[in-house]
Amino acid sequence: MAKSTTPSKPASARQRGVTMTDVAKHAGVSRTAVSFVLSNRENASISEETRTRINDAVQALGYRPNAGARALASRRSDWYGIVTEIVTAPFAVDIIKGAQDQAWLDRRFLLVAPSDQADAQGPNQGLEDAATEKLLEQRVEGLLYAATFHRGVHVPQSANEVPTVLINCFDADGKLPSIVPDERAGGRVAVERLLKAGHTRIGVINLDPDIPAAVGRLEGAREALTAAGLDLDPELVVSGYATADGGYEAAGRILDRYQGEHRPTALFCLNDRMAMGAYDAIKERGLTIPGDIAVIGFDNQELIAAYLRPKLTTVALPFEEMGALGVRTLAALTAGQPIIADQQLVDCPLLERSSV
Amino acid sequence: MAKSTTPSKPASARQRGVTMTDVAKHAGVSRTAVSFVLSNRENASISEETRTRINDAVQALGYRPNAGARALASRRSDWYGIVTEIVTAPFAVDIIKGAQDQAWLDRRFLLVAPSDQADAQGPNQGLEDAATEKLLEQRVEGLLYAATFHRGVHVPQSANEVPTVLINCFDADGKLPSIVPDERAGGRVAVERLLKAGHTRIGVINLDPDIPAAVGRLEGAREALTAAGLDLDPELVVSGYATADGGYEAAGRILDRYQGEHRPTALFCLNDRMAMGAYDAIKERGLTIPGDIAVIGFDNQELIAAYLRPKLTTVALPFEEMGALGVRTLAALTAGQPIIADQQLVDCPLLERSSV
DNA sequence: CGTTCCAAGTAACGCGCGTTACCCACAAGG
DNA sequence: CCTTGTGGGTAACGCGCGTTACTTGGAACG
Repeated sequence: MAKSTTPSKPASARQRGVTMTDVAKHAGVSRTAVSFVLSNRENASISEETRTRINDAVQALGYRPNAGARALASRRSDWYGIVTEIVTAPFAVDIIKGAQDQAWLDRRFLLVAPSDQADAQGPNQGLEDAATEKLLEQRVEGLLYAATFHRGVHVPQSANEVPTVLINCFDADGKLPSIVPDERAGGRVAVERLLKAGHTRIGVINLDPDIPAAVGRLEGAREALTAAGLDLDPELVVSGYATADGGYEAAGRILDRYQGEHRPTALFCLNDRMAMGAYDAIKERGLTIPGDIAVIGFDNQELIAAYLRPKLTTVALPFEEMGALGVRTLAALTAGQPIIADQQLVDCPLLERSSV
Repeated sequence: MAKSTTPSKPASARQRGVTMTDVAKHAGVSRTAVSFVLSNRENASISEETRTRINDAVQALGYRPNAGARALASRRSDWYGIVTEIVTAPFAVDIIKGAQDQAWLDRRFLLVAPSDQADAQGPNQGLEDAATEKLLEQRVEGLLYAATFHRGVHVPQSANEVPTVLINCFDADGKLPSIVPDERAGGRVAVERLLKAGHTRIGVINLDPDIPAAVGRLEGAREALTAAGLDLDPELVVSGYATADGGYEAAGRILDRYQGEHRPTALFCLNDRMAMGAYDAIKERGLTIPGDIAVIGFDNQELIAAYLRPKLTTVALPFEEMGALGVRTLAALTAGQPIIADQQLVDCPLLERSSV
């Protein structure tokens, strides 16, 4: 029986349209008084008695404030908008989760609008502008743009009308504040982990060398090696498609090229999907992980990293944290505070599992 | 230079607060006239000339309607709300995508609010009620509830105040319309595919036998076998945790139990993660896929299915379609149309890859 | 020339609420 | 007795827009 749930709410709540005036009438006061107690106005002089009378009336009638009307009158919506192709390509949903949670804590609402920037020639060309426009029609107080992978983007003009923060991407032609993962530190920490395990001959399965992720992670790897008095052997860096097949193929090349002691004892795969492929290449050659070859990944794609056998040690992209930080930054901006930094780097933590 | 983008939008657009009155003044007409042309009113008698004059004014001033005010005056928000733990556990984000896209087509907006029903003892207990409440404050015209996995749920009382549709879940104690995958047909189609490939001895890696997914899929499998004049050998059905490890272990058990001709030649894994584990178990025993053992999965978790080697043939859960159908159903309800059906089943299509 | 009718608009009210200015009774102070 | 607060409220305006009723100038009609 559903009868047992929240019996405190009376049936009258079901009839829509209980307004502040109704509450006022029921409590025998003016609408203004109701407004004052409901918005917890500081210097309002309302006696404790009528205050409770009003609250009782609210309960009795099942009054529910009308957010739209409130926004209209107060000229502030408590809404942020986020436009993102994540809805379309759900690789980095955790950004939304982080942002959503943070917004919720701040008693704000997040309007999610779809974008398709990823495929600029797709049928939804212009969807992004439309989405931004729609959000502005809702009078959002700030805008977030989130990308599925770290890259430069072009933000619609109209985004300038309201504070804007970029998440997991950066403004290719302007100076909007942005929040991106610290790829370099991530690459460093990954290689440091391998060094700590005693590996000195480390192969790198690289991504498309031009994207920010590849540049940063490789740079970090180089730093770690240099700090240990080693060099990054260009011979040991091979690129491939950012897929399992690409990783399989690239790992195969590097493993077949060397024998015995010359063979690298560890592979740094610049993303988890490639690590997944590398696993197969290693196993096919009768080698074990991490016994013969240690593997470390990047991205921490749960479905892969946590389910590979052995489970993959990898560096996590801080999606959730970036989302939350985005909202916090936006809150600061809309409150009129100065921008904290043009670009904020968020740490990529190492997740120890069993492949090193 | 950002200067090259959308030069059509004048700088004046940046000053907020261009209102309909401004447009009217600029066009030399009344505000009513502006309202009429902007809302494309049918029987409004506005001459073609003033109509264009008004449109020009809109362009010139960069007028943007205020959705909140419009909602207030027209008493319809064009918003649906969706509350879901998907934000928290992004397994089935495609539901949101499907719903979002459909809503966008209908020129409606989807407000996404988080839930945590999945872990009822979590710190966010009651979050769901709060989310619903918040959505109702926004005066959404309808509500969607979406779950990450097919199951029964309890919906907050207040959801009754407005048309409500459940996606990927069903009302455990009421009669709200719901949309769920046709697990049985999915199980059937999976086994039919194996039968078609000539397999008659089929092992089943089962989930927790109590959840709807397991019940339905197994039932479907049985149907397919019966239709082929075969029986579902209970010996060949083994359960395990719904993880890669669970699948590895269960598949190992089943493979080690039989030798030679008695060994099943195909495995129907009731989800892809278990299939992922089964792959390892099979390969470790020196068997090939699909040569020695064919494998078919369920769920179509892209990250797994598309990247396993060989790629996994599996049955897809129609998340996106369910989301879209949910919005369409909601649209029908809010338009006053009768409920199409208490529970709508959505097809689970077979995705052929290379493991059968 | 008076009436009718219609195209082309406009005045004015209300949506539900925040907010500012104001009011009033009463007590304290001089 | 008159002033001056002060606690406890209220009247009224405006937020930006949809909508209904009303107006007006001219053309058609008899």
